[in-house]
This record gives sequence, structure tokens and C-alpha cells, in this order.
Amino acid sequence: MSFYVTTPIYYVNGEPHLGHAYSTIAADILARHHRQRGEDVFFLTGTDEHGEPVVQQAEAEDVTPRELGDRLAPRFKELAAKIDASNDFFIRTTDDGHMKRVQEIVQRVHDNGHVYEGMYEGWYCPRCADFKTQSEIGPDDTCPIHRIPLTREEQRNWFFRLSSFQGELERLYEKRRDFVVPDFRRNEALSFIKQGLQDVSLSRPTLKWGVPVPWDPGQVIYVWFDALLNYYTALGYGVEGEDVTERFWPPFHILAKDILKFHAVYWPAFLMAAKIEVPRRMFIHGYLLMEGHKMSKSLGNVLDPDEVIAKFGADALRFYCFREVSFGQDGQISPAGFEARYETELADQYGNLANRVLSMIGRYRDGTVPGAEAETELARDFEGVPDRVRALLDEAELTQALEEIWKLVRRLNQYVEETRPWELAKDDTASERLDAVLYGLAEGLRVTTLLVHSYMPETTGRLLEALGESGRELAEFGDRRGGQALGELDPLFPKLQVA
RNA sequence: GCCGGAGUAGCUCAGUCGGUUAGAGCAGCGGAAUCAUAAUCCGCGUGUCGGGGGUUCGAGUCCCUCCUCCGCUACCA
Repeated sequence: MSFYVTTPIYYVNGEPHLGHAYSTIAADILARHHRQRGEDVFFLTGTDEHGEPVVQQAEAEDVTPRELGDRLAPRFKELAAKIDASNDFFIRTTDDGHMKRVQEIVQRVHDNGHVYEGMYEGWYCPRCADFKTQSEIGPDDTCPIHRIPLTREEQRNWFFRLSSFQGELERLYEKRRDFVVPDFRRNEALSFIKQGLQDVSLSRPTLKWGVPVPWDPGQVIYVWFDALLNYYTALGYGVEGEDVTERFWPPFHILAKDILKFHAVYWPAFLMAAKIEVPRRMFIHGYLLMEGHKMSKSLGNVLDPDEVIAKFGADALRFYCFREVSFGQDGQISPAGFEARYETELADQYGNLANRVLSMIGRYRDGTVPGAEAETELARDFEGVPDRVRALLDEAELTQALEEIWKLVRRLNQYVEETRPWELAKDDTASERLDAVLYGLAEGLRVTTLLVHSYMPETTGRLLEALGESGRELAEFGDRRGGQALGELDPLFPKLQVA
């Protein structure tokens, strides 16, 4: 069984921010989870470096587009490392391997008869040297940047016959109800398709920065097709000495709502035109909102992932993003909310649970997990949970799955209070019960920690080591007998220093 | 304007095919306990489920209508 998960590739006309981190963390949790299930996993992220906006940004900074990409791509790579992304490859659309394969696929689409030469007509700004989209046109057909009248211009370029795929797309959506999730995004995409598709241009005649059109090298391929194809091309050269396309295709895409149309409409149509299998699924997530607004530099409400990681650690950030905001919806985040979650749930509930369990086993059983049978009242609360988590993560329901796991954390704290091991320890006749209780706590903590491992790999790794657990695959409660010697454990989530 | 989303406890949100007294977490109030990072556990909610109308034995959950906010509306990588 294989699992191929992708993030969007990030556009290098600006610095990485929390929104990029959000998509990457989501994909990483899924990748790690599927590895824990013993599956053959490939996880891809990277950067998109071609196109007009990169050229413009480069001009503004007085560097070449390549220099801009060479400076920013490493920044995105660093961000991935900082948030502990376990990506198997980092693609850049300027890679030779990518560009060559893009040309192959585009040529194939052309040879299959889905490309024609036509005229693109639109409003053109001579100063911008670019066409304006409907939303970019100022009052009285002027350029909003230069405030000069736009002219009606025609441009000869290559078109992709998107319109001819309308029926096939509708059938795809009908047949595969979960092709695009959540449901309301599926509706959005489908209603867009049903309102009638127009052909889209496949090339840019005036732009030099991009992948040359194979049969017309004076033009470059429109950046969206270049970019989307990364999901396919990476499998061809991302692994040294092996083409893993057959092994991993088709992909499971994670993306944000702003790029729904390109992924949910253009992309499958283009794959159909190339006679390549369409993605297995795509999950569309929402935005993290700060104080009710989309994060933006001009509003000054940007949460810098570096700062957050420095203060709370990458695991806490990973946890928070999917705990606070229901994955798929837009959601509010705030520094205050972050601190509250960190303190109450990570430090007090989970970190402290680990600490008290290890401490009691240390104190009452010399640090060795008793070889006992767990009490059924605890065991039954773990029954079926790993399966439920698996099922939820199959749907990329990251928030719901985390809630299922967190119920176990609460249950274990509650179990400590119910059984009061410190009293059992004082009672010579209760030794067997104490064994059962302590075993149950250690086992429960182990199973819970393995479940949450994909969300918080670093801290859970430390805890699993202290629990004497060397495996990382998902486990059922009761799988492991006692007898392990426990190790030392520093606080997983130290309380914040009150300034 | 079209299409879509959201409007549920002070806050953040769950509510699957319509079905028993509408839920969770956080915050708040009261209590218990001391293994633990003074952490934990228990108890406490008379909420017009945005307004109005309708279908139904029964609606937060379906239909109509109105209000508010948001997104989308063709090539934003």
C-alpha cells in the first residue's frame, strides 16, 4: 500500500509565513501517520519559481528571477525543516528534471489534440507590459497601478481545450463524491464546472522566464500548468536512480481554498488530456485568521512562525494549528489562544500526565512497568480508538482525529483520580490492583502517544523513549506486556516563564 | 447580481440519514485530592440553535423568505 501526499508548491515572490507552514504541517501529519501504518509513503513539497509575478518582484529588487528563487527557495526549505516536515523531496520548478518532464507532458497533451493556436484578447497595460484580469481593471478601463488607459490588445498564443473536458469532469465529480473535500468545496468546484468552461491559454508569448513550449520555444508555458505538473514530475527524478511514478501515483493533495479552481478543474482536465490518472483526492483547507482578518503585512497581524517556534517549539505549533481551528474551515488564532492551549492542554494535561505516570511507576515499582493485565474499565475506553483515528485521517479530518486522541489524555488523568495509586501503595493487600493500574496507565500513555506522534513527533519521541518503546507504528491497548524499565524524562512542555 | 459558506452557551466551536431533557473545550463559581510541571478530578449552563413563515407525529437538522458577515464570479503560482 502506498500513500503520496503533497503540499502546494510555494511561490517565491515573498517570504514564507504561517500559512505556508499550515499546509506543510497538515501534509506532514498525514505522511507521518501513514508511515506509522507501515505504508510506503512519499511526501512532496517545494517552490514554484516561474511566471510574471516572480519577474516583477525580481525587477523590483534589481536581481534576476533566478537569483530571487535561489534566495527564497532555501527559506522555504528551512521553514519545512523548522516545523519538522518529513518531506521526501523538495521540488523547485527550475530543476532540470522538472522542466524536461513538463515539456514531455505538454507535448503529449498537444499530440493528443487538446492544444490549438488562438488569439487572446484582453485589456493590456503598456507600462505593465501585461494583460489585466477583470478584477485588476480600474475605473473607466484604466490600469490601477499606472492610472493610464488600458488598450484592447490581441496576443497569439496556445490554448488548452479545457471546454472539451466539461462532461468528463462532471462525470468524475459524480462518480467520485470525495474527489474534492470538504463537501462545500466540492460544490463550489462543481458549480463552476457546470456554469460552462472556457478554454485557457497554455502559453505566454512575451514572457521569457519559464519552461519553453516544446514546439514553439519562443513562448513559455503558462506558469500554472508548469506548477501543477510538479506533483507528477517530482516522482520521475526526486528519488536518486529510480522513477517512482508507478509506485506512488496518484497523489493526495493538500491545498488552501484560494487555489481550488486550478486544482479541482484545470488540473484533472489536464491530466485527462495527457492520459494520466487523476489525483486520488484533494483536501481544501481554510485560512488561519488573526483577529478576524487574513494575515497580511499591511494589517500588521502576521504571526511569525519563527517566533512561535522559538517560544513554544515546533510541536506546540503543529498541535495548536489543528486543535484550535477545525481543519477545512477558516478559523481564529491568537497569541492568547496559543498560550492557553499550550498551558492547559500540553503542559497541564498531557505533559503532566506523562510526568505523574512515570513518577508513580518510579516511586512504587522502581521504574519498571508491572507485568499485569489492565483493568477492563480502562481498556474498553481505548477499544476502537486507533481505528477511528485511522478512519478520520483517511478523510484528512485532522481536527476530529486529534479530538479523539485527546479524549484518551483526559481519560487517563481521570483514571488516576479514580484509582488513587498513592493510596493503593500504602495498602499491602492492594499490590495486585496497583500493578494493574500502573500497567494500564503506562500502556494507555504509550498507545495515546503513538497516536499523537504524527502531530508532535519530537516530544512524543522523547516520551516513547522514556516509556521504553522503540517502535513507532500504531498500537492497540494491551499489545505490549509490562516489564520495561522506564527512563528519565524532562518536562515535555515546560510551563512558560511568567515575565 | 450569480453560486457557495457562515450565523448554536461569555469565548472558540461540534452537531452524521430530521427523533428522546441541544453538546464539547476554554473561561467563571463551588468542592475533593496530593502521584505530578500547584498540575489533576468532580459538580454547576432557563442558550429566542440570526428573524419570520411552512412541511412533519416531531426541525438546529428539510422547504420558502428576510437580515448580517465572508468567499467566489475565469486564467491571482
